[in-house]
Amino acid sequence: MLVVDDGQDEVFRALADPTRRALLDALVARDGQTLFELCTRMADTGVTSSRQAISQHLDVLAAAGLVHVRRQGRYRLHDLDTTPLLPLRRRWLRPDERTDR
Amino acid sequence: MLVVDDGQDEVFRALADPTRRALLDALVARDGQTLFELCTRMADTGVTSSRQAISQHLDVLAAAGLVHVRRQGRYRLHDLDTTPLLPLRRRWLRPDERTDR
DNA sequence: ACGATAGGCAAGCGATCACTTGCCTGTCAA
DNA sequence: TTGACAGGCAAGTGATCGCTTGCCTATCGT
Repeated sequence: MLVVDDGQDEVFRALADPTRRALLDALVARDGQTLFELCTRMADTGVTSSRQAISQHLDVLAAAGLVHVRRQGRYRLHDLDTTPLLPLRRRWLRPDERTDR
Repeated sequence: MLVVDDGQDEVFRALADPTRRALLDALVARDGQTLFELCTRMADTGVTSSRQAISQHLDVLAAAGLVHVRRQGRYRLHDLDTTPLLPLRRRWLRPDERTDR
């Protein structure tokens, strides 16, 4: 039962899984990667997940607004969007720690 | 089965729960709050959780290094520590977004 | 046209999570 | 010293999570 929602629940829960974090890492390098591309990249970095598993992870990331999905022919291209992370960067910092912009 | 761990798994999983995030919010205001103090503060902000539930949440936060617990008489005092969040603030930002320190 | 490629849908399963419940321990004030 | 206060421990439960499985759809090259 979710009594209070700070409006960022989907973002935080999306970040809670190491495979999803690895997917974000992979997407920092380049936008527009396909599902298969990300699958092989995950396999290269030691993440052994099936295509369906990775697809579901990307769905969660997309629902959180961290990844945008666009279709191009039979390809599903993924773009990273870090704007949902920005408010997260200042939260829980005390005034004296907010020395950046 | 956790194949890859980026070394921050406990931190991210600790942040995945809205009650735990609310506890961090409460601790930003002041260090050294007791369990009961945090319980009433949670109740005031609309989080309806039992003492045991909140205690368990604080344990998770402590395991992640986000909260430090010290004993004083029959009180259990909690201090916030945001240093585990610092590496998190730069991850997934593209080079052109890293304009702060 | 047809096989291969890229991806989608949904049911099911085991593991984990958040929480409750019941009882116990330690500390303080009177 | 004794009762109230602050917290601890651990088993149990229902819900959610991550993932698999099996099958289906759509798009491309030849």
